[in-house]
Amino acid sequence: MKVLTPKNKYIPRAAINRLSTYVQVLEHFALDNVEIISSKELADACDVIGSRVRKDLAYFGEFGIRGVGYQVRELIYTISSALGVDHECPMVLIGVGNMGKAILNDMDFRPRGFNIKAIFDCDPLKIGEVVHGLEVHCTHELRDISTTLDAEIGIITTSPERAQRAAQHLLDAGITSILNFATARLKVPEHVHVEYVDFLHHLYNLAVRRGATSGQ
Amino acid sequence: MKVLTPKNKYIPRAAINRLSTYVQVLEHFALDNVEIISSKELADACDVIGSRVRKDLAYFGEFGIRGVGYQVRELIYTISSALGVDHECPMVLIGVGNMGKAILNDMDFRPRGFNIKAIFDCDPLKIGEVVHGLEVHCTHELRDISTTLDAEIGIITTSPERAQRAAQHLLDAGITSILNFATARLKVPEHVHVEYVDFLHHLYNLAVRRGATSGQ
DNA sequence: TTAATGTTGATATTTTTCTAACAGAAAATA
DNA sequence: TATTTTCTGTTAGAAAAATATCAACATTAA
Repeated sequence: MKVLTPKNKYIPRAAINRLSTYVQVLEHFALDNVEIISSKELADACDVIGSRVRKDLAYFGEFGIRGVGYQVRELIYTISSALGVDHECPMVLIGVGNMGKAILNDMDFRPRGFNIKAIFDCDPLKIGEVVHGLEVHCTHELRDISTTLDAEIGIITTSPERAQRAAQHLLDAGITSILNFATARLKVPEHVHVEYVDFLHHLYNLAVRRGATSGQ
Repeated sequence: MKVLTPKNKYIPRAAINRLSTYVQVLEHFALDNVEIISSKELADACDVIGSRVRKDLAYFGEFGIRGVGYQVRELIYTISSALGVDHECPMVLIGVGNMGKAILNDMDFRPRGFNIKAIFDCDPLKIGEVVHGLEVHCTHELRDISTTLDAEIGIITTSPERAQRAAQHLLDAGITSILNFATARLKVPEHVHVEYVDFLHHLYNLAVRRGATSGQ
């Protein structure tokens, strides 16, 4: 699965991750009323090097000013629209447990273009409950509701055992982009894109490097 | 920051992520009483190719049997100890909000060697509360408690505004490995290793690929 | 015992990603 | 106005990672 730029170049996945970080950091600068930023300043704040920032931005075109830098607000908008997240992207969530609630309450994706529009659970005790202003629906309603909402992304926050069934509900509703928080691999058709959120990756990386040769 | 193998080779970060996935999947096979597994079977379950699995394992040595495959239980143990997660790794958590509670309740890292031993918050209303069998302590106690516990990793689940202060508490306690869930970059000394958990990376990747040229 | 099959470990090849260097444009300075 | 400084965009080469290939070995069946 590859992504083409306007220039018909491929965008590396690593670059997309960094661009996401750039936006996050740029938004902080914008809040501090910084209007212009150089590639080096942005790079330092993101723990990368200047030429990397410039190269990442160059995938999409030129929008810096030589000798000056980049306009912060404009850059946020340019990156967002280049990545196709300039319009609102409706999402649905399955599994209103601790993790689901944490995401609903703590993570406000809306300013970045992502919005959870409906939530589902298979537990009859939870159905009808209201979490963060959204009523919990039965998973069997997912198909109809998410079609109406034009949902583009499905978030799975069920137990590992229930994850595959949740994925099936999303597939039935025609959703082909899945963000999976459950610690289970999903079996899905070729054209479906699953992103696995795995905190253990991070813990392993920390553990491995503890005491390891810190080669700069 | 690089990691050396017993053979004095570097282990790529991407390989460590995959190894973590291998362990997760192997544990599922072990639960199903599968004793022997081939690189291809493991690869298929992890959405990679066989030679990739073999190469990743080869960073540490040989422990497969030609013409046969790998012993599941042994492989889990070998990978874990190769990555240095064969002993228990004590952790502390700062910020007992929704996300903190979700991690405490839903994510049982213990079977994989990671254990949250103490939890902290700066909100006086939360101090004393018991979450998942752990009493919430004041952040000012962090230094003493985590020294006693020999904590190796600190998890930050505060608001973005509080994240830097939380990091400082961890640094004061001598903790140099940080897992940061807050959407803020941390300013830390060179030798400190921070892993940023950013769900937006995943959402961006989903969004970018939506409708993109699915170039096989 | 021998041949056929399946699978590892190692090496070779290709592809992708990163980085340092530099030409060129805008601003600042003299 | 000319010159210097600062910063971008681009390129070329290096480094890293992914993939393909193949000899060596274990197992099974004839």
